[in-house]
Amino acid sequence: MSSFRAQKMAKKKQEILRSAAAVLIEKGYQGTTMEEIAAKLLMTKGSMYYYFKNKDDLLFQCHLMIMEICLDGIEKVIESDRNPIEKLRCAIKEHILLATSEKSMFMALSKPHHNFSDEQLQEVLGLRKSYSHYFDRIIHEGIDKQEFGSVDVKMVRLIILGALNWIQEWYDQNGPQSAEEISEAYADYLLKMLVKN
Amino acid sequence: MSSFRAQKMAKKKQEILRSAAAVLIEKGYQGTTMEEIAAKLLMTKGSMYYYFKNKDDLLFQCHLMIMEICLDGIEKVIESDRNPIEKLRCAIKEHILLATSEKSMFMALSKPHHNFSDEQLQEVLGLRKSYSHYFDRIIHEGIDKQEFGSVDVKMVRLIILGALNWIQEWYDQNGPQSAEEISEAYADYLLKMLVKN
DNA sequence: TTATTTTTTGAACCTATGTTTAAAATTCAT
DNA sequence: ATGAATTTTAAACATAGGTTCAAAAAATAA
Repeated sequence: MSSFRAQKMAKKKQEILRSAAAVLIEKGYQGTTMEEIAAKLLMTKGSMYYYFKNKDDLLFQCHLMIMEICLDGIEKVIESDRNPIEKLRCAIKEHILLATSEKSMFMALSKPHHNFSDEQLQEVLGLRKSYSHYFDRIIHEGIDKQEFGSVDVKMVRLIILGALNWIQEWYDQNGPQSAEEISEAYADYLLKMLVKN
Repeated sequence: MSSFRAQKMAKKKQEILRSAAAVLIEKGYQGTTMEEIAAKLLMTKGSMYYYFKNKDDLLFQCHLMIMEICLDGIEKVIESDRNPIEKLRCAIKEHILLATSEKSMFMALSKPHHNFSDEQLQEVLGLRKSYSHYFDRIIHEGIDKQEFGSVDVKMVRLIILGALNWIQEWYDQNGPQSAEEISEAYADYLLKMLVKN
């Protein structure tokens, strides 16, 4: 019966997480204050504690939310019936779009070991590993189907994800190149490392 | 005559900067406390203020120190008489070695805009731009000499530096692959984006 | 040695911010 | 409408950590 209540609570939690994520992008983990997260929602910081145990918990769940969005994205790509080249291209573009779109602050928290408890860290690393594995699967598939040369899968994946993740360091919403253009170019160049010729 | 004094002071400053850098690697900007920096040198946090105006100043100068080391490295590569392919390979390897060696914590401070004042940020960005330009120069030279295809220099440089900088996120001193091996592999794969064939 | 300058200390101060809490406000079921 | 459950508030509290400062210690010069 109280599913209403539960839903409402869940919705509010989501709002808070979104607000937290927004602050997180700008200020970084330690720079983010409960006050600012609350202010964006016209709430007081005290009320955050009705929904979350403490700041760590809040920001951790925020991190999880972001990771889930990313995982959803790549899962769709994996399940599509494209060939490996196109899958990798899509995965790269999807990642960049997520990383640059204002809603998502994928990896807003680099260096999670600076902020999370061991237990939390384990969970985050697990999700990251899943994400990496999806990339590996695509690359393996490409090698099997002879679309890619026989590369060191892990190395190549690290290079690709590194290049992608670094975009957040310099990307500017109002910069000369759109996320779309960037993602096209990145996909093209990165694929050159892999594709046979 | 008091060059003795000045030298001694400079040396002490260096020590402090090194200590600060070490803490920075582990804890991140906001996680670094004056107390911990001092403790590593068996000093008290109060005495840090004899050498530096405040925490911001200290960590900013720490950042500058690191950047200078990097710039020295690539300048040597630029001035060498290798061909562009080898120059780029060297620059990549040099960067990775610096980024992984314990002494250097190159870019320990990602997202400098989280921490620095406008003025400081300008200086940091200026140094980064210099560093980037060196890479661009190498790439341009390669294109001119027909060793590289006619790529989008900026894009390719961003991809390369992104991949390199991200290494610090996962590199483990005790991991399976040495920095040397990693740098070889990275150079090989990244060059595939550029080299004509 | 004595005086002067430099360096270090450690306590005090201050502020920002995470957290608690009791009371007020709101929502909701009947 | 009324009472109970839920949600929000605002103030109080606690503490970490940056900064200051006057006095002590150490180094240096005479």
